[in-house]
Amino acid sequence: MNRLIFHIDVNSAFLSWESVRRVKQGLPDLRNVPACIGGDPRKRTGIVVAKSIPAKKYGIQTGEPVAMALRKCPDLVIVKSDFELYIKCSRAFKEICASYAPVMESFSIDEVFLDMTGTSLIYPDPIKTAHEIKDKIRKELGFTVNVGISTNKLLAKMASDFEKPDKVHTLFPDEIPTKMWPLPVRDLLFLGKASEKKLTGAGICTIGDMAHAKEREIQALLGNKAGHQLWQYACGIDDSPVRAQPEEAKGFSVETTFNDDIVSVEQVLPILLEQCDIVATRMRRKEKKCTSVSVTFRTLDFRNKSHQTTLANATDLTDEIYKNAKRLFVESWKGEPLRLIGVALTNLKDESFEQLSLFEDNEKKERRRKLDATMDEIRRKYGNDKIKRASIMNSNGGIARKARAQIKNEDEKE
DNA sequence: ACTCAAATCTACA
DNA sequence: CTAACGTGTAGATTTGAGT
Repeated sequence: MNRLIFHIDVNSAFLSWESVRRVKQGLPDLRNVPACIGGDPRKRTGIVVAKSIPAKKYGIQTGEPVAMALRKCPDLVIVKSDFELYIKCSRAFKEICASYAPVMESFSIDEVFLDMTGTSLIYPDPIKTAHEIKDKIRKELGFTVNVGISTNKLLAKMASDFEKPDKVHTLFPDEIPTKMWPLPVRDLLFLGKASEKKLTGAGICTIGDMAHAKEREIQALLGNKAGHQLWQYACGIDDSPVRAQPEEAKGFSVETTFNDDIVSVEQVLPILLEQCDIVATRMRRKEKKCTSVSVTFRTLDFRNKSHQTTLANATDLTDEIYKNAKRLFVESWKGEPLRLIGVALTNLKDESFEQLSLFEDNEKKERRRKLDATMDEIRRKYGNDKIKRASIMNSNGGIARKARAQIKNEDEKE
């Protein structure tokens, strides 16, 4: 039996949401002028995160440095991002979407899939229903969305990417040859720059070229797994279900680009400690422990280095994570100036599962007491005085604030 | 030759 | 003229050490 899937995508999400706030305050609508959400062009962390349609007409692209965008359009309005606002708008958007569908999957902050299969008695006309959802969002929340309609997630998502803004598109299987196959391979979901280069190098330029090629040829170019998946996508095949429950996180990571190069260990250690504290706190909130710690850094030539270690026992202690992160960093850093440093925790274990097994084993019980003692020691030493620690470390004052905002957001979800 | 872990690469919003 | 370039997460692929 055919499924019926909607994909709903907020048009220029961050910029639209910022515009809604401004319009409410009687300020000009950023959507009608060349504008973007982006960083400070004088700092090196400034890239374009979202852009208005007029900005797009100047050739400004998401991900490019703000300084470059300014050269393309000197009048470009640049607004810094505000995640607290985005979370609120996202929540309101998803609430409306969810009210229409038996099953909704949150795909990102501004995208959802709805599984509308079996709703034909309530919603006999899918296109009309899509317009209804889109118009309700525009009327109640003040921003526009695109809705893509098809029989699977891939096709629905491709459809929502057609002409913007404020549009409903279908991409049913019989429309694939006319609507999807003429598109460049790069437009296919999960097909990025590296794969594009390999395909066009072999003369495969459109999605239709891919679909008409032998699956084996695509696999030879892109690897077995990716080749299989992307060839199926090119043919419009995707059996993945719309999942209401988000997958459990497989890791937690944090990384920070600095305005000034890092050139000494003394500069690194407080940053590393704060980053360990941030990721460990996030992990503890999800009641997880990790058995793998890794540090990453980026040199001025944009080359990344990472170094990781496996722990004998899973941990969620900031101090233990920090000790490992510090060792990993010292082991791998040769002293080259750095622009970015990051910490990641992976190979997560369930905290509750771990605790159960601990109770059954005397030796482990002993160890657990020691862990608790260590934790108390850490609490005594550092307390919950995040602000004090933040001030030690953080010349730009940004890391801790962002982390607190994120934790707050996670709280609101629950 | 196999396997596990580590390191690197790719992709996406 | 070129180069410019954030953050968080996931998964695949490649590399390397040990057996």
